[in-house]
Amino acid sequence: MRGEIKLFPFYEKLTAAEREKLAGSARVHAFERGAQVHGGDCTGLILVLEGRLRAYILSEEGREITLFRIEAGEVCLLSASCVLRGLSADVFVCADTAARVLLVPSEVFRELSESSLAVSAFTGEMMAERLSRALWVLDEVLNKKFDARLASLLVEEAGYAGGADVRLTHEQLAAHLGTVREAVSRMLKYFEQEGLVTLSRGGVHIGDMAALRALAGK
Amino acid sequence: MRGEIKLFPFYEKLTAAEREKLAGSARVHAFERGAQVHGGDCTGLILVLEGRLRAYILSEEGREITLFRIEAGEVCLLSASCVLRGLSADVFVCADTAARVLLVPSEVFRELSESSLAVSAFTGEMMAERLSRALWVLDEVLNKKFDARLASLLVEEAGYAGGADVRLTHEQLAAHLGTVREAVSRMLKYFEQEGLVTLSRGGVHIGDMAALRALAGK
DNA sequence: CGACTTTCTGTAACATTGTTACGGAAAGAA
DNA sequence: TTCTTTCCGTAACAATGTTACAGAAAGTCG
Repeated sequence: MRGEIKLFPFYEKLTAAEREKLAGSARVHAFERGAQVHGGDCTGLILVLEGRLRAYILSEEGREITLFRIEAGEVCLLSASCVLRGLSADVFVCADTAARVLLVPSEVFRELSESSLAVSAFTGEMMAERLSRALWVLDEVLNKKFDARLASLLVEEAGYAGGADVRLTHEQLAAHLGTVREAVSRMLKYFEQEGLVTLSRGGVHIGDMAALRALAGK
Repeated sequence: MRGEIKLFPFYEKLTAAEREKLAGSARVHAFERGAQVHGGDCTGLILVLEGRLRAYILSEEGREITLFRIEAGEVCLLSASCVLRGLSADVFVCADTAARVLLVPSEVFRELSESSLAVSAFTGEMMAERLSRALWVLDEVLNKKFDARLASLLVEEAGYAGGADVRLTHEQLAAHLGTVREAVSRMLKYFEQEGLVTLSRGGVHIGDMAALRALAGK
């Protein structure tokens, strides 16, 4: 774990004492695919070692929409957001695949950002990036047609899987997009009629990747 | 202007040299109601002295949605976002009312955030707050019915005006909400039939504030 | 003032997407 | 097998976006 701690982007700029504090408090956790990593409480600063996490917001009625993914080597500090005044959104994080993460308690992270300019700057940059992404999602939801968004998601997911198959149910696809299963089913049916995909229980096979990309719009 | 510079929340924690730098570069600008304050380029850090600004995103087709307002005494650093890597959203800012602002060039702001922990921490907190707000807007758009969102906006605008009259066209109301004029007209017509408001050219008079608040839902 | 222009609003028909409600098919469990 | 759960297909309806057009109010200029 000593080595893994160095993966934090700001590690090089910490003092020896700060490095000690970080090393002494960080803990490795493992999560199975689908497990809840963060929600509601102040989990702390998360560094993904292996696997992929997914951040999303959840409405009162249980509807989700995916905000962004967190890949290995990346950091999620929404889970430590209680450190910063004014962040009160209900962001949840779950394991998109089986994952191993390094977790720094929020208290330690707060102390670090109060003492280290590098940590503080890093926090600001990360917040800016997440804000940028949230605005991108908002723009997508408001201005893109649903077929483009679904096509985009299928291409993206197939990319993660490294092939042309997406192993997600209509329900799960809907959750990513902030909509309902029926709309996904309807649109997938159209896609199938157009020969873009073939459907099966629990998955979608992409037949015409180029056409889907075109539909996704850039 | 010397005094106005002290309005920056981090002013007290700056060194003498940093204060000098800030004072030497900040400039006061005045904007008429509706004027563009920021868009596209890297305007800098904005402190509102008088009046109110409005931040919004703009789609390619010209559709807007209001993200948040910036009141006197508050700061907008999206306009200085180029300072932070990774923020690439097209956020625009215009004068919601006639306004006077203090503008710090982004170069100076960047230098300050690299030297001052207080400025860096402030930036992070502000980013977190704006992110929180953006997620709130996203949640509203996805999960609230349109009548609730319109009612909420009317109540809010009436509050700004300090009465029961909202001097905005249907087109402008639509821009705030990220929708189209027709939807606003339709819904306002329903509201009028229900006796909640009375309509006139260029404005809406709220007849039953309590009912509107109830519709807005908390 | 009157004629013209612009802006704002009303309306309607239609397309898209969300809501509600079922029923059937596939996979897993007993 | 039989039962149960999960997943998918479909349909009718409601809500909202799109397109198109027309009239009313306000501004402009003669």
